[in-house]
Amino acid sequence: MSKVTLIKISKILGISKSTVSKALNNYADVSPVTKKMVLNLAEELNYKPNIFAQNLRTQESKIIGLIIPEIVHYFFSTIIQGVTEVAKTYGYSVIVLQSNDNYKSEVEQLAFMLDKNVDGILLSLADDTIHFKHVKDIINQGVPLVLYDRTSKLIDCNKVVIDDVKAAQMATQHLIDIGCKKIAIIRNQLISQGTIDRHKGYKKALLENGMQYDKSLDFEGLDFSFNAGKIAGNKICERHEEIDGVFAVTDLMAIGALEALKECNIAVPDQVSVIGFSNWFLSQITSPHLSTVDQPGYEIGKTAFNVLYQEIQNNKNNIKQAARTVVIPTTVISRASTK
Amino acid sequence: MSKVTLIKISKILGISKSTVSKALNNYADVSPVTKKMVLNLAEELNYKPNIFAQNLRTQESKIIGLIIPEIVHYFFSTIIQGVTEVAKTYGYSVIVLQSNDNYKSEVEQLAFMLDKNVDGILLSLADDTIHFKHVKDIINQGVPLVLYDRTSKLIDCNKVVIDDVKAAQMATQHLIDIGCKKIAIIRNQLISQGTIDRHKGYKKALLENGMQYDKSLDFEGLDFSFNAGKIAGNKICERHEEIDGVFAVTDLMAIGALEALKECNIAVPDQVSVIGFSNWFLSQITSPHLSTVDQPGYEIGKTAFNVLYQEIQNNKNNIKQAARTVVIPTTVISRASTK
DNA sequence: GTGAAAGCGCTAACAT
DNA sequence: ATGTTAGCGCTTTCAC
Repeated sequence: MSKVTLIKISKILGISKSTVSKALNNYADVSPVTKKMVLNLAEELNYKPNIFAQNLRTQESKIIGLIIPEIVHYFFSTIIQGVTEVAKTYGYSVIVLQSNDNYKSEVEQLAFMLDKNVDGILLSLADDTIHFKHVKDIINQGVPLVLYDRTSKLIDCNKVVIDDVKAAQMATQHLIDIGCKKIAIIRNQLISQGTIDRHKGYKKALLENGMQYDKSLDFEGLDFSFNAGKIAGNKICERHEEIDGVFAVTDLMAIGALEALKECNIAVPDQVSVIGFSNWFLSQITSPHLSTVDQPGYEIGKTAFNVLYQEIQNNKNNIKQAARTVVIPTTVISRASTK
Repeated sequence: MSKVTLIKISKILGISKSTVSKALNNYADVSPVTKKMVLNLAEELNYKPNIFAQNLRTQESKIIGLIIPEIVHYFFSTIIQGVTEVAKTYGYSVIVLQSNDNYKSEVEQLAFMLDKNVDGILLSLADDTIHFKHVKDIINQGVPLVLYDRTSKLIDCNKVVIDDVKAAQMATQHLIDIGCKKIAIIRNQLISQGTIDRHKGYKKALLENGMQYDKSLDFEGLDFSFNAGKIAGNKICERHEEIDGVFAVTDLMAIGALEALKECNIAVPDQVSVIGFSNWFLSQITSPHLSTVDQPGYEIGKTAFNVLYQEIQNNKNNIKQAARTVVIPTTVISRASTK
């Protein structure tokens, strides 16, 4: 099974290896006859170009790096899927690394990828990343980089995001539309931009509908876990006679609230309507099924790759383009927990 | 920002590039003085070897391919995490591709990876893969390959698995230990080896405890979804006076059954105990929390990489070793749904 | 339309 | 202990 190389083909055919290379790579200055000859033999011998040699020659790896806060996570795994699927259609493969939502780890993973000579990077910032020198350095080095989902205004580059304010506003509007008069919000602390924006969207919806923002309806948990949602849910139980709607900033919190309400024998949605955020797989199997906002990870991943791919091409051709931010639309999914 | 290469360092230092290379790669035949000199300058100039050149020279990519039936899947994503984490500690990166549990796609993804010159492959067979020529060809080609989770006796290679029979037996035994006398099984059709084995384990536990296998307690669904579990659960409701234990071959089915029982106002675990299989994240947030069998994906992934790494080393050193199968232990997780 | 030749940056066998 | 040299297999400029 000796390797089939350009030289081998050229020797068999009695022509030079450069002509073979040109024939294989669709160069214009090769006679149709030679071209056909080469293509046929290559096919017959099952010639595969040696990627290592190609990489060295072109200084391209056809690999991109994807840094994700958590791999074991419904939303993020749909992003991984979206990215890898489109990437493959362009002949790119994807190296996935997890930052664990940790700045130090993010820096380390980025360095690892650069050492691997990836052609570009897709990055969702770790929660605790507040300095951006490491990212800016990479951009200044000329490595194509696109931020997705968790981005920062302080970094000037291409981005792919959703509009959290609008999405949360729509979720709250949905509760208003079905007749809720007193709507609570369950959220984690106002630290991450996502939570801040969803909180804004909630308030915006209230105001635009002539409703007051009431601090006593604003339930803050320690994180966005099931338990935090349940704790908030229990507080809501105590005031269930006023509260008739709940918007939770994550599905997990919403499900925690759902459980608390169930344990207090408060009927959802008859007494209280509940809507979550993200459309995790989970939300389809709660009882009642959870209304939520679809956060389309697959689409985000696909688009992020496409934007990065464009940037890689521009880079190769020395085209400079201003950074743009692509906003992926979200939709409210109405299920049995709201009515 | 001109690239720092071996030549550059060698010129600055007035020595040959091979000496520089040797110093950098810890060869024995370099004087300590030269070595220190080289190392210092390399550090200072922030020298990074050009991976493309290294790859071409060594014909190694330091990349492995991971083929997984589904990316958006709790269990499988823990495997991805396990693999990528250990791989990185060895300087390897991981390309993840999804087979969609589809034979044709599996063949295609494998081809893509081989074209990318991965150093080894981790493969979990698609459900509908019944011919193994594509896998055997790769093995015969000398490419290190390890099967994990979904394997086949017809392929002679290293494997990393769990013991489904034993795991299911332990789950059933758990129900018996807590006093269940009539234990139903909820499962999908006996097609995939996993289901077949879990079914076996269920029966084995019954027999070893002097209990009869009763066909009427054997509920077969069309797949292993939430809905299939719910349908089976509804049938169990009709016979809840006899049945006091349920073993579902997946957590999703168990959760479906849980919901059916709840809707029929049958108390879990007081009237019926329910145990699932896999220990998905889900199982921690059902009410009541679901007892289950922990299927340690992270461990499986870690071990699969280690076995593959060993195989890659052996391959390099022309060491032949007989194929082995590593069995990762599973444990019963007792939660509120059984008592 | 074809071919010769240079060279991407590295490693390793061999010579000194 | 150090240096020389020969590639790894490919792409691409330049000459013919």
